[in-house]
Amino acid sequence: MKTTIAKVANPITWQCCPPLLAGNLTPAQAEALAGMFRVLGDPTRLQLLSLIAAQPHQEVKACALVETLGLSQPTVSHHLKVMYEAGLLNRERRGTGIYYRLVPQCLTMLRDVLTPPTPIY
Amino acid sequence: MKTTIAKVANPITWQCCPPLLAGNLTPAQAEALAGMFRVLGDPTRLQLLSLIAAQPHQEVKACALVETLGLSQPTVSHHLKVMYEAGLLNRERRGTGIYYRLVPQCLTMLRDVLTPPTPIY
DNA sequence: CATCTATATTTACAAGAATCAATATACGGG
DNA sequence: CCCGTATATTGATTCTTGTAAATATAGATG
Repeated sequence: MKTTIAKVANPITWQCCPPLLAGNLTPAQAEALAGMFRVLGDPTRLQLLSLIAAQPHQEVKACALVETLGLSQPTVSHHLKVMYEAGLLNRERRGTGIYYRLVPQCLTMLRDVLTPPTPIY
Repeated sequence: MKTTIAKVANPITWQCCPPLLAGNLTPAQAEALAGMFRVLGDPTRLQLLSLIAAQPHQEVKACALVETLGLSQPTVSHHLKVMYEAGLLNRERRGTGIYYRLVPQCLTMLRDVLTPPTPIY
């Protein structure tokens, strides 16, 4: 099987407003949202995310991350994959390297989820 | 040992700005932050949080939560404890019941963590 | 095509966590 | 003081996940 670089991410969307703090969270939504938070719930992934976010174009070549943290290459690759499949990171191949980039909309969505609903008068 | 209802929560604080997206995340900070997100990374806890947040005073008697979700009482108690010890919920005993209340500052802090740093000119 | 570098995948394993049954504790009422 | 209700804790089980060694794949270069 050919390695598929392009792959559909997994964006979470709502009809109207983020339902977490509004009390109408369905089990399916809870599962999807929990999946996103679980991705952030690992210190190694947070450090990777932090390093990527701090780069000039919020983009890092994968091997640079392996060198920076003291972890094995498969471990770093695994975590990058987890964040990629969660929609938190983009990938792009340039030459022999693969560059990971932050997806800011994903963080925005999570921030919205944690925001109390504004009552409408 | 007497059951201690009053207990110090576990607030995460920063000297200046939330370091996640600023690139200066220490391993200890990564571990602490990941712990918070891990608490949110469970669908049952998100549903509990959602139910509590939707109440009039963002407060619920524990037994009400057991009835609402289809889970056993020990399981609900376990999840409430996890969120309480993370600083996400407050507890208060009134009569024979224990009431859990949302700690909005905790969610605010997490939102701040997910907010990109504002460059200062 | 051979080889080197960069990244991903497979496999295995140890540690952690979610769940529940059983039990314990705490409080209020009679 | 005993009992019923409400909540917490303990113990056991099962499922998940983070990690790395070994291996595979992909691209560039000579």
